[in-house]
Amino acid sequence: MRQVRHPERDEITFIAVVAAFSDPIRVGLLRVLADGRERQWGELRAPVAKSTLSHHLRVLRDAGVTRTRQEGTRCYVELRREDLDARFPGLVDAVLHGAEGDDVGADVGVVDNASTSRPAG
Amino acid sequence: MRQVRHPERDEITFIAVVAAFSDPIRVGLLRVLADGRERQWGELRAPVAKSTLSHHLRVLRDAGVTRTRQEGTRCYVELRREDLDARFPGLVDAVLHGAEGDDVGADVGVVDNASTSRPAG
DNA sequence: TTCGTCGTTCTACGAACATCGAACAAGGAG
DNA sequence: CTCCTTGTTCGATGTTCGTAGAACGACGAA
Repeated sequence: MRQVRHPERDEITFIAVVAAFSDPIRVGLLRVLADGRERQWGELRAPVAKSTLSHHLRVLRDAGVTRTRQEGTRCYVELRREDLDARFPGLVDAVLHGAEGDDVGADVGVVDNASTSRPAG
Repeated sequence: MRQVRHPERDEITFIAVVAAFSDPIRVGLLRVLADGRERQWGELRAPVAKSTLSHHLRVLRDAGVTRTRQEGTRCYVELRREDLDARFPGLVDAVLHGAEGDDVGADVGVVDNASTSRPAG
């Protein structure tokens, strides 16, 4: 939890973003978040331990790819699509397309249980 | 020298390409090759030892980013632009744009000495 | 043949990374 | 308060990566 630091838009570096996209798990997370919806940590499913998932989410956050918001004990994560598109036009789209074609990060997803998601709020 | 293996277009994987682009030196090489011209190894300038440069060129080749051709004792490298664009539309463009904005790999270049280049041949 | 040029490969090493389990911290429920 | 849930952090481990130097191999020139 604690204080999380997000880089400003101008502080987002190309290399950090690309490096963040060079891991299948993180690309999978990107794909999950690509619809623009905010996701809760517990909603995410990936074939790694929770500490590892936390690590990947941190890498994405530190790179400026995602934004993390805390609400009580839960934390929500969303894609910083606008910042990324402004900084590196077309990059996220190209990555999403490429990842989709290769089915990268297919083992990452969200719980399909509707009741687990926030009930319309 | 020896036999060098290039992945077929279909064998090029997204993760390998993105991983190849996560290093400043390799991005610099990409930028140098982005004009579509074939470059000779000795033409390239990068702030690393030649064995390291060879390593980076190998990573790019193995990822399917570049194609290497040998002619006598010299070897020429060029970007596999068509294959990459076919496989991952917009990715190379986005990377080039992003890298340019961040000035990634600016310390990589080619010799500016015209006489060192092949004399019109 | 001998020598020099060009690029690869081998070997090594430190740094960074992905991974996990366990401990920890913060908040909510009882 | 205590207990449970949620997510972070720490410590450890094995792997990969970037880097360099040295040896090697292929070719061209003399």
